[in-house]
Amino acid sequence: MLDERKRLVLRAIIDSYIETAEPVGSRTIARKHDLGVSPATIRNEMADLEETGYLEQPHVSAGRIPSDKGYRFYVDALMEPHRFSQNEVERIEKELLDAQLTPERALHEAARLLSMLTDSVSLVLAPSTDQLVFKHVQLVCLEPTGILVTLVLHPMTVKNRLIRTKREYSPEEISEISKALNKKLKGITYRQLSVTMFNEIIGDFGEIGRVLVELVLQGLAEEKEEQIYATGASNILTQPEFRDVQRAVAIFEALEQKELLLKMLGTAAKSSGVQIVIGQENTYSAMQSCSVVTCTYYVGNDVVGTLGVLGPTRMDYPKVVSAVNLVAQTVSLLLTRDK
Amino acid sequence: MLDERKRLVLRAIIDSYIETAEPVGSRTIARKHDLGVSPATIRNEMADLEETGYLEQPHVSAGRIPSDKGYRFYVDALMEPHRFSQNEVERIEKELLDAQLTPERALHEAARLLSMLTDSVSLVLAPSTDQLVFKHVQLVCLEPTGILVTLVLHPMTVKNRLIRTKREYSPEEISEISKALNKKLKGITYRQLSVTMFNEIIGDFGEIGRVLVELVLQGLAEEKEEQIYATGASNILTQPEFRDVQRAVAIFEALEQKELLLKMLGTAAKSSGVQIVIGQENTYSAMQSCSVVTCTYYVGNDVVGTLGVLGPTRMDYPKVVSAVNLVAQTVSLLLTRDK
DNA sequence: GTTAGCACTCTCTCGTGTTGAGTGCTAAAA
DNA sequence: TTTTAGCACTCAACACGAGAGAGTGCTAAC
Repeated sequence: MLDERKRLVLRAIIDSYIETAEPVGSRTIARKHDLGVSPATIRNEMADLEETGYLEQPHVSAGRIPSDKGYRFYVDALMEPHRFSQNEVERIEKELLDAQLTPERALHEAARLLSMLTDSVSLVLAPSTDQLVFKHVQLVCLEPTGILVTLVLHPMTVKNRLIRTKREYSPEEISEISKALNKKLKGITYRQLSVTMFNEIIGDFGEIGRVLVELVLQGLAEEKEEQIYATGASNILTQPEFRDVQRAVAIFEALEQKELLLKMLGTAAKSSGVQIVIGQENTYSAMQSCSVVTCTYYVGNDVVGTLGVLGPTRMDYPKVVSAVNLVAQTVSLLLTRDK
Repeated sequence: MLDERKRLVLRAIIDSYIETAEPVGSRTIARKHDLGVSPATIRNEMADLEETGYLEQPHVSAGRIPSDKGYRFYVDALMEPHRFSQNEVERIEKELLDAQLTPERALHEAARLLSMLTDSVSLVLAPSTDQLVFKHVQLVCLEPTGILVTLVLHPMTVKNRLIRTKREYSPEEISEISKALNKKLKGITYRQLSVTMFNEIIGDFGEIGRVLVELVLQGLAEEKEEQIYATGASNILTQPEFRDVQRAVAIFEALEQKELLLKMLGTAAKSSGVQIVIGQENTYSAMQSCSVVTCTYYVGNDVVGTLGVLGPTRMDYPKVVSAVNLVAQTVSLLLTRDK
């Protein structure tokens, strides 16, 4: 592995590059960090680091910039975690916990905070439907052919739909169906709904059953798109790496493709804790000039969603990681408390 | 007013500038449009049009570009409406009307379509809460201290909230309260809710009443933000006027300020039909390099919302106006049909 | 192993022409 | 009186070249 001095040099270069976005030369390092050696020595180290793939050189008479491999080593072994001041932590917690927010609003607020803290785009994947547990099903007869269906799911989700039926139903009938449905569905998850169950429902409840099944299936497919969003996109335009508009457009377009974001955060949801995906490590080519830092959040002990940040590979990893972690923890606390 | 030839020249210049985004010279006009006069004559006309404020000259040896006043005259008196092909109209109607979409999804879909048709940012202001009429209020007791409140409002809105009460309520009690509330609220609008009514509710229903009032008030303030959104922001980056990133950032930031958008579309909602706001006519300085084309949409005969497009002042007004109008009509049809 | 010195490379900036599009003006033609 | 051809003039945009400056790699001495 890298010896102590190489690590120091690499870290100094990455710290400096993160700060200035300019290629870093040997003199700068010698001047700013007191390594006790001359620029020439540092040059030798830098040449080695380039040889082994941790650094790159835009052109022969420029300084070095970190490669993806360099950043990877940095986040795994070199960086020192950023400590938010007591003040900042309190402010964040206050903004999220104090206000009387609905869960959806809280997630939006978290996104706003995260994007503000990191000057990057924040991504939030709201609790995914298929892990939700049916808690209560309620049919209310508003008119003879107009029925309001309310699904209460755990955690913290309520879905409604107004449906129109062909034949008329009496309030008593509806109330019966409501009870029977409740018995059938209570306690199972969206994901556990099977074809057999759908058929049973259609068999048992006729027209209403069919509409209901459609509703549920549709809900599964449709609402996925709505449960992910990106906030603070304008931030990336202020980053020097996106001075070239073409690149920015590519990112913006990617951000509007919900399915892509969904997959990206979806995979992150499988492992817990803070995940970092750097540049080319990302499967999606549009994102390969960016890094993504994500963290899962919880209701009680269940992972229900993911939130994170998208920024240039030259992002302030220590700060971003801390911010993502802090916000995820606070959101978990909030959601669990209100459960 | 302007004589016939001046109008022809002005129109030719604006058409050309909309297409190419380049200042238009007298030769170009003479060549492309057969006005039967020489460039020199056109030059004289152009000088007059500049004098009277319809045109501007970026610098002395460049062609002319339209001023805001020029665009205003163009949209009011010169442009010929764009006709979408039968095919296009059918496709749009199909995408919106055929699919089994919830109203919210339909509005999102409309936004996507609009942004695609116009290569601009589309804005959608969803039905504003305070005009909604209470249709049904439903309280369901999920646990002794956990009550699900469902408000069904006309048109096409359902709101839910899970509330926790300090003391326990029996299902019968809840059912009573539910009935009494329904009697009280049915048929009135959010806007008609008065302080007296709030006090009555708190008096009649104690703790639940208070929570309910909080809920309604909070709902009014909170959900405003959620009922407006912008789609297709990446489109503006492809416009040559935003080659300069600074300008683009200003627009992006404005687009993230929901309140600003809300006010902007809110004023447009007061008049019916297609509204056009050009450049400096806009009250909000961040938007003064843009034009906004909006149209109200309906449920039955009631204006319930506004949708539109934001783009550079050099937008293709004939096409944008037609697109906004078409989509607004189709959305109205859709919402009215499903009412 | 470290470092000073030096030749070398390459980007960036600045000034200088040069080109070309487009104008306004004048005087002649219609 | 209106239109037009002709012409001088202006100015952005582009290309070119010189020079500065930052930074490197190599070599030889410490």
